[in-house]
Amino acid sequence: MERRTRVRFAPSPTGPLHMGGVRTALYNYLYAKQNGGDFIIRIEDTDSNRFVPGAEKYIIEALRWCGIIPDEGVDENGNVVETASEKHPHAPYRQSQRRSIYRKYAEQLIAAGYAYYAFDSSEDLDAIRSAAEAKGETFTYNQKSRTGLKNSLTLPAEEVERLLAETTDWTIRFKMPENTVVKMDDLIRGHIEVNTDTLDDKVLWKRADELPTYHLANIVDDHLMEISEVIRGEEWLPSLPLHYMLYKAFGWEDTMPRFAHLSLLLKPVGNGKLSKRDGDKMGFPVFPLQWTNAAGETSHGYREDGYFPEAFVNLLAMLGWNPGNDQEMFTMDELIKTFSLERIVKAGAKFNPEKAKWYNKEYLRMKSDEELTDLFVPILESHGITVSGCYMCPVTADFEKKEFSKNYVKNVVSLIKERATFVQDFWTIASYLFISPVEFEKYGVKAGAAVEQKPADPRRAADPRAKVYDDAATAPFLAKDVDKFWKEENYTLAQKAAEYMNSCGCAKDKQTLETTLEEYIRGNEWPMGKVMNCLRLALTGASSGLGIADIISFIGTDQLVERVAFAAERLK
RNA sequence: GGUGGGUUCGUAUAACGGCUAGUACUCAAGAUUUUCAUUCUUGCAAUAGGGGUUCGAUUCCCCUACCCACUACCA
Repeated sequence: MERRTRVRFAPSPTGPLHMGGVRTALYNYLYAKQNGGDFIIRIEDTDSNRFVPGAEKYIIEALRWCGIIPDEGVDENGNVVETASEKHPHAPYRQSQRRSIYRKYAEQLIAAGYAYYAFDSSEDLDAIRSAAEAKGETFTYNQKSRTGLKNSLTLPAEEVERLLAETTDWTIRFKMPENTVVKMDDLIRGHIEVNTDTLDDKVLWKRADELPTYHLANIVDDHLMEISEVIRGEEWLPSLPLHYMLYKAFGWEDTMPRFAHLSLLLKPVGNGKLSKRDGDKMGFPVFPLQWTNAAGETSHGYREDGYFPEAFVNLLAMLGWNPGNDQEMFTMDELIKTFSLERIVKAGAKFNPEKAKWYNKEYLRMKSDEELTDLFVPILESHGITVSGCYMCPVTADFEKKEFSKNYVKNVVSLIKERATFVQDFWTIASYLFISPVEFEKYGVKAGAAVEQKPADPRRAADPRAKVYDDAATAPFLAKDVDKFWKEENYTLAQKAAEYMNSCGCAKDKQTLETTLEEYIRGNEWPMGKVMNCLRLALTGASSGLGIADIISFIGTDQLVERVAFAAERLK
């Protein structure tokens, strides 16, 4: 009989979910959905020392933002299920609330000779470890060393009984068999063999907090929850032999899940896995959602930084997996259809923040103008702009009162969306379609504002053009570009042109404005580029930006005249 | 140190023994434009090294190098 596909994502609530963790959850989810199975969340909080308040909620909210909705373990309100029901038969899904389950399984292993009691205190073991280290050796609690340590294999039965009853810091350890080759199969990595002599006697259960360690809890829960495939990070590969041995010891080999170990996400430059530091240093988030730790330090989140969840999911899916063809854009449904474990790449993937931005840009372009407008309105409001009306209402713009109709905003969005990567870019790109510029490039952007040139190709790190100017005043290209055209002989012409446009009585659509303005300037045999650039500087405050006719069609010729006059006065 | 995993342009990847090693991002150049951006065209750029096996190796095997993970009463 075909086994029902049941996979789980089992995070431990020790902090915010890393984007690599999100990817693991995503792959689990895709696999479950593709096979018509269940995606289960289980909270692995067996280490009370590392528990972080809020982490569990964060993880669930992050997955939800990505559109990864669990079938089991978490209810509709995003709470981890604590009592069993038809939909959540294996509750509780928090391991700390399952402690009564694990001990009997640990005892079962002892009874069958697969495990034993160990009475060495952590201090004793620490001492032995440092002593070994001093001699340049590494201590491992294994087949060889256990004969000389305090445990139920070396101590007389009465002494074991006494210690069990009287002390509380003992553990149960797995009795790793000697010289046995464990033959394993990984869905991604293929066949792997390991000799048990290289393995140690892992702690399975801790009397001190009456909780199992990961290894025991994981195997027991995966078995009880009828997990069919375990898709997890590569860091677990070294403990796969132990897990195989545990399934065997319990006699659960028939229903043992199949395993797939995912490679890690690596930092963009240099070596090592992606960390919070890399994000801070290079200015990209490593967490799906913003996170503030106990010390009050806040880390960026993809959501807060303006990424669309679809873009985030898409870019994550493509990090270490590919469909085998050139398709790069995938909806969640397409991913569910196309995903396969066979096409997962074995090597670790370096994260590329540039590509992440590219994805968001692509998704932004695919959004409707209305959808983007709705996202832009709150940003406008935060700048003191009032947006009123509906998408059926007429287009209106009042620069005095800073009141604009929804359709005006929509038209702006439609014009500028190709230039943006994030919705919040809209304001930077087109603030002058809502308010008059008061700063002009000639005097530099505000001191301290970073003027960053195009990111340089890493191969050309020595390229002097890659320099980043942190003081706009010292960025020569800006002032120079402006000085080139902002001269009295030019801007007086611009003023005349503006006045002409205001009085010509021509239609105010973009096309008419453009031809009228061009014909006027050409007719007078004025230098087209210089006059246009003067107009742009006056209208936008910058030497680059939208087309002049576009801008005028939005702000109107009254604003045109006003702004040119203001600039001529300010920049005299 | 030990064990396991990995290695194709700067990055993500394609090519499951067979065309000139393909695509995307980045970068560069050109075209378009009143500027910037967009768009279009073009370009730069890789099989870690060495041995095998084979008519033929990016692909299979071995060695070396490098990278990663694990080596906790953490997950």
